[in-house]
Amino acid sequence: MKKKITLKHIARELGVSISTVSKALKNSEEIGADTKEKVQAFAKLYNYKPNNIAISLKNKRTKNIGVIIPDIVHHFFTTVFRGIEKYANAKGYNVIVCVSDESFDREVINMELLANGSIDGFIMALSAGTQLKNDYNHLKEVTEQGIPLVLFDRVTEDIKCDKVIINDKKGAYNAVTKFIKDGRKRIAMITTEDYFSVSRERAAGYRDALSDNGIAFNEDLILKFPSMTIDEKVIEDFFNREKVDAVLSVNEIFAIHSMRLVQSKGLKIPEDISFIGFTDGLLSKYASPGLTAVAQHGEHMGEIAAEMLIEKVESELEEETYTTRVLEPTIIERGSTVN
Amino acid sequence: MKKKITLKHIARELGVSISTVSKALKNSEEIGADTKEKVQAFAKLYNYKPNNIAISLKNKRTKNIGVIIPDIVHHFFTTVFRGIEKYANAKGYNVIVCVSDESFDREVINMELLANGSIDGFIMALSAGTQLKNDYNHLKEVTEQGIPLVLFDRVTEDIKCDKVIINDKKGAYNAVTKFIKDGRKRIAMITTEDYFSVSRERAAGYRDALSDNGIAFNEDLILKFPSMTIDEKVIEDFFNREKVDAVLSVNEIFAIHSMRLVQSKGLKIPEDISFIGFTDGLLSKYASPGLTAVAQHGEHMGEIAAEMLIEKVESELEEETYTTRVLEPTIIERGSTVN
DNA sequence: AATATTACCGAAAACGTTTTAGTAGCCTTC
DNA sequence: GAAGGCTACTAAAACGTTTTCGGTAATATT
Repeated sequence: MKKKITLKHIARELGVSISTVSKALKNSEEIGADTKEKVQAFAKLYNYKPNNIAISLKNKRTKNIGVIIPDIVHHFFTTVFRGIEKYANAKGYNVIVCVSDESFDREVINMELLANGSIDGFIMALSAGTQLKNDYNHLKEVTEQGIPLVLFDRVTEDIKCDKVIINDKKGAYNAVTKFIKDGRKRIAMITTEDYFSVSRERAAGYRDALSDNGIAFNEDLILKFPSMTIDEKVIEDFFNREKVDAVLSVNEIFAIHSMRLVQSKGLKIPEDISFIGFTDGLLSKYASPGLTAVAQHGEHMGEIAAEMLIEKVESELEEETYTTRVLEPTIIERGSTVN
Repeated sequence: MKKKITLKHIARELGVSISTVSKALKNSEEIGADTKEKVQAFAKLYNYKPNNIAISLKNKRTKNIGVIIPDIVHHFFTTVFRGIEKYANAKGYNVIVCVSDESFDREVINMELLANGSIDGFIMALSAGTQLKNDYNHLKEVTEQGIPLVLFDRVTEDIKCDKVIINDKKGAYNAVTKFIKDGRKRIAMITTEDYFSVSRERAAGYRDALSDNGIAFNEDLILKFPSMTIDEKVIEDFFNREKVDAVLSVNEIFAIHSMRLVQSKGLKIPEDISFIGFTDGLLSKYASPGLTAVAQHGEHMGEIAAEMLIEKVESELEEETYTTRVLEPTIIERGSTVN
C-alpha cells in the first residue's frame, strides 16, 4: 500500500526545508532553478498531491458547498442539483448533499453538522416540515455566522438571503389563460395545502387568471391534498362530483393519476378535458397523451443558485445586499391540451 | 456577525489552558468538577461546536464518503443514492456526490479531487466512458492508497474491491421464462451495446431462458442501441420488420417508447404483445398499461454499499478480503403482461 | 517529618499546509 | 573594506483540534 506522501517527506528526502518544498512546487521566484527542478521531479515521481483538509484548515475555505433538499428521488430536485453540481464543479467546488426527507428535525441536524466548518455555503429548498412549522432559526443562525445561503424554489420571506425561484404565479396564470383561450369554462385545480410557498403562488395565479377573464372563482373546483401522497378514492369522487373541462395540477403525479382516471371513465383528452401539470418531468413526457407542462427549468435554477452562492463565498466584503432571481416558466405543449 | 468560537477563545476568556477546555468538554476525569461546569456552561452559552476540519486533520478521518455516479437525473441512481445517504447519515457520515456524466475523464478528475483527503472511501458506479475504454487505473490508484472502494451496479472484474450488484442475468431469465409460460413465442430484447456489464448479463439471461425452454435464439429479435438515446425510427422499423409477441427491455425508456409505438399501430397490450422492462421506476408505474418491471431494489443496494464501505473504513486492520453481494431481482407485475 | 499518592491542570507535539519574517552568503559599489 | 543589495534558502507561526507527558500543589501514608 502506497501511503500518501507529504511535504515533510519530500523535504526530508531531499534535505531541504518544508517551506522550500512548498514554494518550489508553487514555482516561487524565491527558489533556485535547480532546487525547484529537483523538488518538482521528486513530487511528480511520487505523485504528490496536497492534502485538501490541511489546506482547508489553513485558508478557512473548504471548496465544498452544502446542498440540503427535501428529497433526492424527485425529478425537479435532481434537475436543480445537476445544475448546481455542474456549475460548482466547473468552479472547483465539491457538493455535499443532505436529504431532509421533508422533516424539520433532519433539516436542522444536517445544517448544524455541515455548518461546523465542512462547507463554505449552503444551497437549499425548505422541507415541508419546516414550512409547516414556520421556524427558521436554524437558517438565521447560519447566516448570522456569516455563512452564505441561497434558497431555491421553496423559500421564505423570513430570512434575508439570496433566493432563486420561478414565477409560479405567472406559470399558473399562463396555464389557466391558455385553458380559457381554448374555450374551457370549468377549470379545476389540484393542489396541496397552502403551507407550501409554491402552492400558494400557483393558487394565486389561478385565481388571477380567472378573474382577469371574468370567470367566477369556484371553491368546489379546487381539490386539495394534505400531502404529496394521493388518495385514489378522493380523486375519483372529485371527478364524479364535479364536471370539469380542464385541470391544472401542481405536480405531475396528481395530473397523471387524474388523466388515467378520466380516461378510464371514457373521456377523451384533450377533446373532453385538457390537462396541464407543473414540473416538466419524465412522466409528462412519456404519458399518453403527453402532458402539457409548466417547465420550471430546474437545471438553470441550480446553476444560478450556485453562481450566486459562489459569488458571495468568494467576495471578501460582507455586503448585506441580497437579491431574489425570478425565473420565467414556460409552457411545454403536448397532447393533453389542444395546440 | 457572530464568528465561530474556538477552544482558544474559551480558554483565554476563562483563564485556563486549551487542553483543559478540550478535556472539560469531553467530561474528562482529569478536570475538576467546578472547572468542568464553568467551561461547559460557557461553551453552551456561546454555542461552541468543534471545527470539523480540524478534527479531520487530526484524526485523518473526514467522516465523508464520496459517491461518483454517471447521472443524477436518473431514477435508479437516485434511489441507490437515497439508500447510501440514509445509511451513511445514520452512521454520522456525510456524502459528497460527483457526477461523471458518463465520461471517463470526468470520473478520473472527480476521483482524484476527492482522493486527496476529502473522503474516507468511495462508492461508485462506472461511467459508460470508463466501461468503453476499459481503463481502471484511477480505481487501482485509489485502492492502492488504501482508500476503501465499493462498486455497485456497473462493476468490473478488473478491480479487487467490494461490490454489490443485482443478479441481472437471473432477472432477465425470470422475465423471459414468464413470457414463455404465458405462451409467448417470439420474444424480442431491446438493449444497448455490450460494454455495459449489465447489458451483457441481461442478454445472457435472455439466451439461457430461451435455450432452457427449447426456443432457438434468433439474432433478428435483438434490437441494440449504441447509447441511451433512442432513435424513434429504428424502433419503428424494428416492429414493422419483426413480428414479436413479447419484449424485454433493459430500461424503462426503451420499453415505454415501444409500447406507445405498438399501441399506435393498433396492437393491444398485453393481449397481442406483452412487455417487461428493467428498472422499476416512475415510468413503469404510471404508464398505461403499467409496465411489468424487474425491480432492482436500488435503495437496498445503496444501503448495502454504504454498510460495506463504512465497515471497511472503520476496521483498522487492512484485510485483503473483498466480497461481492448479489441481490435478487423481483418482478413487479403490472398491466403490460398477463398475470 | 519525609515520602507517596492523588487531583488537577498546562505545555507541547502532532495532523499538513501556507506565509511572514528572517538569515546566511555572496556580489557590488564607492 | 565597510555598507548595501541580492539570491536562495529556513524557522516558525498559524489554522483548531486531541492527546501524551509532565508538573505542582494538596492531601494521605509511614
